[in-house]
Amino acid sequence: MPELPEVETVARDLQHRVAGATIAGAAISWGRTIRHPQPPERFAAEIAGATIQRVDRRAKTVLLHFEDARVMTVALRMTGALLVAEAGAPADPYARVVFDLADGRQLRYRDVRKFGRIGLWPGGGLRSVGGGRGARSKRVKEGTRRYRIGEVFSGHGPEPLSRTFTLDRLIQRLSRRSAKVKSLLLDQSFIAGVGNIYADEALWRARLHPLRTADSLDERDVRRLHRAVRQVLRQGIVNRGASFSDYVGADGEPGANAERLAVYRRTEQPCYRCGRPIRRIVVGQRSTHFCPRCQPEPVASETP
DNA sequence: ACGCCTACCTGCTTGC
DNA sequence: TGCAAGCAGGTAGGCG
Repeated sequence: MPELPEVETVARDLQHRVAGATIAGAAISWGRTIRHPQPPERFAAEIAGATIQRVDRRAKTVLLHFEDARVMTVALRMTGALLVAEAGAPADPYARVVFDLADGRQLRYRDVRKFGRIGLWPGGGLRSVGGGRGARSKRVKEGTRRYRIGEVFSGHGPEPLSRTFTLDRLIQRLSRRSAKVKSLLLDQSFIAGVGNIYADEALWRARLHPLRTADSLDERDVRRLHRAVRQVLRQGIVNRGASFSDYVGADGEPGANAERLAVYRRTEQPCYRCGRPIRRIVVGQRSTHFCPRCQPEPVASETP
């Protein structure tokens, strides 16, 4: 579910609503939500008293930074949501972890399908990501304190909206891979944060067939792809994400981006560029949507 | 490296 | 109407 734009929206909402708040305690109703290294009981004990300093995002994970430098990671997976409930709000049967805030509100982790995971990490234990595989530890300045981000993310690829995601680097990395371009966009160790919706949208925008292999793309193809990935993600953020059934921001409101998608879940509907019906195929077990005219089928040399 | 499968879960939609 | 199959935004682990 939530991909980069949706997770970014949640993080920004939470930054406004809960930065500065103190967690008084936590009630966990689905223990497997709490991931290694903490057993759920220890997690609840250790989180009590923590004050949220800042909320942001890495890949598809929400990061809550506490004042003592510890970091709570919330991976929403398919149906996870972080919601702020006012004091006295009715209980939510799908809330798997409820954080009571000292001011009487609750921060609720809701997750119908129970795929999401929450972790609590020491500030110094997180190592950087700066650049995908083999990334070196990178010192990050955070207020007056320096600490390292991201052991959890050491296997992740670059953030597509960051300056480090350059065209040259993308050309280099794609040229060494023979996988289908759609599968690579979904591979978090290749690019962080792109999921099934935005992969299809980016390929449509770049006029690339999802079955093209990475090493068949020429420089102009990659240039279009690079721009397209960034554009669809930025548009998603501007519209506060795409909602189908589950996704909502921390304010509980759905995003507006679903209506602006060009291909995702538009099977048989006309392409906005050429009018041909959008087609659906399965690539790497994932449902994939594209325009058969705008995204021409790969020729023999471009296919596995 | 890569593809393919199975798991993890629940709820909604579709087709007979 | 009822019921089963199919579908869903994600990812980890195993096998070949």
